[in-house]
Amino acid sequence: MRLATWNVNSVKARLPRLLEWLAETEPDVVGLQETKVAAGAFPAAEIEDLGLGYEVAAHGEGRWNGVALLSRVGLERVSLGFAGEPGYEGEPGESLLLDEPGLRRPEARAVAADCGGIRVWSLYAPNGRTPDSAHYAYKLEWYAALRAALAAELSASPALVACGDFNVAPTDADVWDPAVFVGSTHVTPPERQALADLRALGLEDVVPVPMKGPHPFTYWDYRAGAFPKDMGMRIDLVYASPPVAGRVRGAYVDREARKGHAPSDHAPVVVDLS
DNA sequence: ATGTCCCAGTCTCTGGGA
Repeated sequence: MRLATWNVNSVKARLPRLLEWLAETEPDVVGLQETKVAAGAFPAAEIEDLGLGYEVAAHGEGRWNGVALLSRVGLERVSLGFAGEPGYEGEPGESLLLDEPGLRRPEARAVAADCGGIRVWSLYAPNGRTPDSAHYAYKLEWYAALRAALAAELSASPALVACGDFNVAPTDADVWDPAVFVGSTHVTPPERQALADLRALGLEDVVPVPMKGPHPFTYWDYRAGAFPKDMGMRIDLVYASPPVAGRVRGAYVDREARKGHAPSDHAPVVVDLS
């Protein structure tokens, strides 16, 4: 079985690249993030029409966020979001278009389903913006709720994969220059502790092999020629429970998908299981 | 080089988010 996770940065803008990549790579299960499309407008028909056998589950709200699962090994017990998932309350005075403060509904950041005997989660963690922002506090709250939800799921579904854009680099080796990130999100001790708390549930970080160079980075900013200079980060992760981690036969970052015309700023992570 | 890309709305530009 081949699993993959990919932050596509708009599934509509990326559709030609996504269809091409699916046909070339033939993953059995794919978690997508930052689809940036309402669930009803997700291009499910285009993916199904590839003839590769994909079923689609999409969770989206429109302009921001959005996650999806594609599977050709079954797609059962689909769940959108998770119990206790917080919504973003905003900074004091920040204009938000949704409900009143205190009634904020969760954003589209999680979708899960049973795929070929594995409980698969596609996750898009909040960015956090800056460590002193309300968005950073929201990020940590979201992680705490996610940990509780995954703990509950693991007792019922011991074969589980939580993959996606975690918006945290687990170690200093996972950013191109730790000095540049001092004082920034994605590397702070509380964010890294949030990942450690997930691993403490028994989840294993399936570290992929880079296609080129020493670093298995998965994200490179569009700006400043970051990709050709390999100024990247490893923030797209695959966390696997022991029954799945024991089946891992290989994992790689598909940096070819970051090249060429109109790429996402993230590369897919591909994991092969026995 | 703060050097890019994507989205919706204010709609052939702008502002927000990443």
